[in-house]
Amino acid sequence: MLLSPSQENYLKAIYKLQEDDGIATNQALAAMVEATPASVTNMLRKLTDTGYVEYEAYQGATLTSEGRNQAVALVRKHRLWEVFLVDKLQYDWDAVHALAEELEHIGGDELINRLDAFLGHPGFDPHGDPIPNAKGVVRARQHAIAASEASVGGTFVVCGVKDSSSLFLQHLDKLNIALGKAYTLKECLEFDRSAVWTEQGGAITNVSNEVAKNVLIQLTNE
Amino acid sequence: MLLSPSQENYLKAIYKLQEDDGIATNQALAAMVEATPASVTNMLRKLTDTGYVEYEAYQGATLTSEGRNQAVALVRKHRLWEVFLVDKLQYDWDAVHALAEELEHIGGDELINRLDAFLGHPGFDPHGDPIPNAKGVVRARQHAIAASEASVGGTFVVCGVKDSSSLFLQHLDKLNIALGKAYTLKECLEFDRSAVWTEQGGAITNVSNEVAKNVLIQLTNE
DNA sequence: GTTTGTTTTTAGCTTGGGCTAAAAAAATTA
DNA sequence: TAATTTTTTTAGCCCAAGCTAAAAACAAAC
Repeated sequence: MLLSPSQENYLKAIYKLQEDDGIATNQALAAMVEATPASVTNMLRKLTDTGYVEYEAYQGATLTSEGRNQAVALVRKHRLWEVFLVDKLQYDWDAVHALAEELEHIGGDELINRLDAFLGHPGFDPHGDPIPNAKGVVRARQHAIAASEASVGGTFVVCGVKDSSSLFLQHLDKLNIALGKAYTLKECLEFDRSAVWTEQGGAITNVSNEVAKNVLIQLTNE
Repeated sequence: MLLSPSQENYLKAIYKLQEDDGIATNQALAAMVEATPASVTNMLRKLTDTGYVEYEAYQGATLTSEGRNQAVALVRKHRLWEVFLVDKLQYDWDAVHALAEELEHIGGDELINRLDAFLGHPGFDPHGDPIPNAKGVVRARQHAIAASEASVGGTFVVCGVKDSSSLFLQHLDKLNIALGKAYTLKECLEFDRSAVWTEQGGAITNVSNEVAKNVLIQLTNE
């Protein structure tokens, strides 16, 4: 069975909602694929008939294993294209999402596996999200937590973002925060829960709680 | 005005037919875009309304200058993606057409110009066809002729193909004929107009007239 | 200069993926 | 529990791009 780009987008959306919220409601899906709830009901019916989705009226949607395979393959394609755009075509990390969204619908396994090899089998995309391998295995990020969970005095490395909207990423650029950078959490201000991070070199960055909640880090020993 | 993939395919088809035959008839278009003549009439109307095509009933279609710009941009995208697939992803030259056909509809000038730079601004695609530059200028191949036009004793370099179907390209592979290779035309057999080509090293290739007609060459002095 | 054959167009239908507005079901609050 | 609000579904519509079958225009042949 062959899926249209639109159908693929629905599968991806259900997958993400299942991962994040455990459940994919009609309304949340509608927001994610930018359609009306009525259109979503329509499409869920179709995807149920073709065996990618399990769905009963009013109960929300779940992917079948075939649906999940498709969704993971799409995530893989999306993230590999993002790596290509940033590493090879020198795009900024905040500018690749929309293009990858288009590219992910092109071609099949052959193309994406060749791209994977060309890129050197990267493990993570430019936002730090893990790239599923050719068999669809997603190796979860090891002990990543939100930066807002760190404790004063702790040291950590930035390894990802929760929000990968262009707005947020550009904000991180302005703060000079990037993947792989190491910081110490110097203090956390009671008043607005904002934090003070310092780099090895001594540079100081003031980070609002809103930002810290959306930055993923790995704690380091010392 | 934004064009759908389908509309882009029509523009490209009209462009090719105009180049090759001077005129784009309804029937020829139908064959090229793989639709019925009725569907073509439909679409020509739409493209006329949006200003990409000039068309009067029964008279065939011509591109407006805007239509031509779009078509050339598509050819540029197509050929650059072919270079990418062959040079970077190691695809064989007979396997890239369909993928490039999909990729050419993605993104805009920004993407394709970055791809162009990444590939080192190639002048020709894997089949020897010239790649229009960012301004839409197509630099025609210099004095290329069909191999069937060469005269006995002449030397030449293979620089392109007329037929870039997978079938023909695989046949050339089997004959060990590739772009850039140099030959001398040793003789031309009266009986079936087949030719005997020799390489520097002395290797001999027997080339049918059917093949020679579809191979483009540049004559060399000596 | 009719007749015959080919090409193009018209008319009307289909399918995918949207939409709105109203009805029905579920969830929440009083 | 009853009333209200929210969510989802149904019903019916739209548009793009295709299709078939029949009509019209053009081209060719007698």
